Order: sequence, then C-alpha cells, then structure tokens
Amino acid sequence: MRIATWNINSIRTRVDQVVAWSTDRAADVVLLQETKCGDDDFPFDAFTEAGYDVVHYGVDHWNGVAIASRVGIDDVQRGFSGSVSAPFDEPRLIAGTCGGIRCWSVYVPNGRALDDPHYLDKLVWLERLRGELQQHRAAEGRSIVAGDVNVAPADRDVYDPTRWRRRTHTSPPERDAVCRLLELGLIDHARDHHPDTPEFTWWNYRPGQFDKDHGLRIDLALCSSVVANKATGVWVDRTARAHKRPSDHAPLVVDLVL
DNA sequence: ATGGTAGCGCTGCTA
Repeated sequence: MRIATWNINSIRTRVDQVVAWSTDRAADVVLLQETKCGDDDFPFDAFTEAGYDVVHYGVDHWNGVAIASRVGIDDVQRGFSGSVSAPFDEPRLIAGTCGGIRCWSVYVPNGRALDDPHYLDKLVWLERLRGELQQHRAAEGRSIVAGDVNVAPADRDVYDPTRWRRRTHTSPPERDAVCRLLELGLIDHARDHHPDTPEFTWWNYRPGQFDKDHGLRIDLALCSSVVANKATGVWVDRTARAHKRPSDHAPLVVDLVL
C-alpha cells in the first residue's frame, strides 16, 4: 500500500502531471492540497479514467483538499465536525477511509506573518485540528494524517534556520502546536526515519532555490502507531519538483505492508 | 534592505 501527500498548487494547472505521477508511482492513495477550485471545476474525469476515485472539498479558487484512491473511499468527512464559523470554514480538511486506513488530507493555514491576524488563526486552527483528531481517535487503529502543515517542526527542517528565525513556519507557538498533534500518539514518520538528513518538501519558486536545496520540510505524514509499525519506507519524490512546470511542493510518500 | 516566482483572474491577493 502506497499513500502519498502532495500540495499541487492548482489541480487544473497540473491535473495531467498529478494523474501521471500517481499512475507511474503506483500510488494507491494520494492526499491533495491546494486544489484551488470549487467542486464544480474539479477534473474528476482525468482521475476516473486512470482508475482513481476522488472526493474533493473546494469552494472557490483558494485552498481546496482532495483524496484520490484506487482502493475505494468510504465515510467521507468534509471539514471540521460541528460549527464551522471562521476561521474553520475554509476547505482545508477532508477525510475518508481507503483500503482500511482512515486518511486525513489537511492544509493548515499559512499564517502570512507573525504580526498578522492570520497567524493567530493558524494557531487556533491547529488546536482545533488537534481536538478533531482526538475526538475521532486518529492516533488509534489504522490512520494517517498528512498534508501541508505549513510548519517546519525543528530547525533541522529548515535550510537556513537563522534566516527563518522570527518568521511563520518556525515560531515556537507553531512548533508547539505540531508537538501537541504528536502528543495524541501520532508519529512523524519521515522525521523518525531520516532524523539526521531531513528531506525538504517545499522550495520557493524563486530561481535556484530547488537546485540549491533551499527548502523546508513542511509536509508531514503523521501515522498512528499501527500504521507506522507497518511502514516500510517514507520518501520525498524530488523528481516531481523537477518537472518543467512543477508545484512548489514535492510529494511525500509512505509505503506500508499491511 | 530588497526582491526574486507562480496561480488566479483581472486588480491585487495569496503563497
């Protein structure tokens, strides 16, 4: 079983490349973020023709999350449970059960800047995510919570920590919020497998950033212990980022033997 | 200290 997470920065721009990648890599489940379209504009047919079912949660040209699966999708949840006033009403969360694994595709708010109100929104969003995952016991059984978390959990996940100090993605409150997700019992599988040489998942579009590997590890695959124990590998597919018109993120892949 | 690129959609916002 191969599960991937990938912020694709507009599905309409990259549908061919996403479907081809999923097929070429034989991904069973692909958790997508930043589809940047409403449900009516999502290119379902391209996935269906390739053998993938898709569930999508999008409203307009911002955010948007989806799950593509060739092992079925059941019990779909779009967004948070309960009331969904701002800042919890954006399409940043979708869950479904695929091949016996509860899969969560999450797109955490960026935060913009430490002195911007959206930064506080990011913190409360992460706390609500923690509550949602606790309520649904996502750390138990077979679960994976993956996506663009927009937080680099530690300095080793940043190409130049000094340059990134006192900015979003690295601030202590954001990192504490990610720690609290792990305290549920979820496991940052990529960190545990590559503790000394973290693989970045995002690079600024600015020329040279990818080639110099000036990136961040902000896409995470948080696994329940059952799933982590069945994982045989976790890796970032940098070839996707080398595409002639790539997303600014590369896919993060988790391989499991169930 | 600044600006560099990309996507959306049409002017500037978001990342």
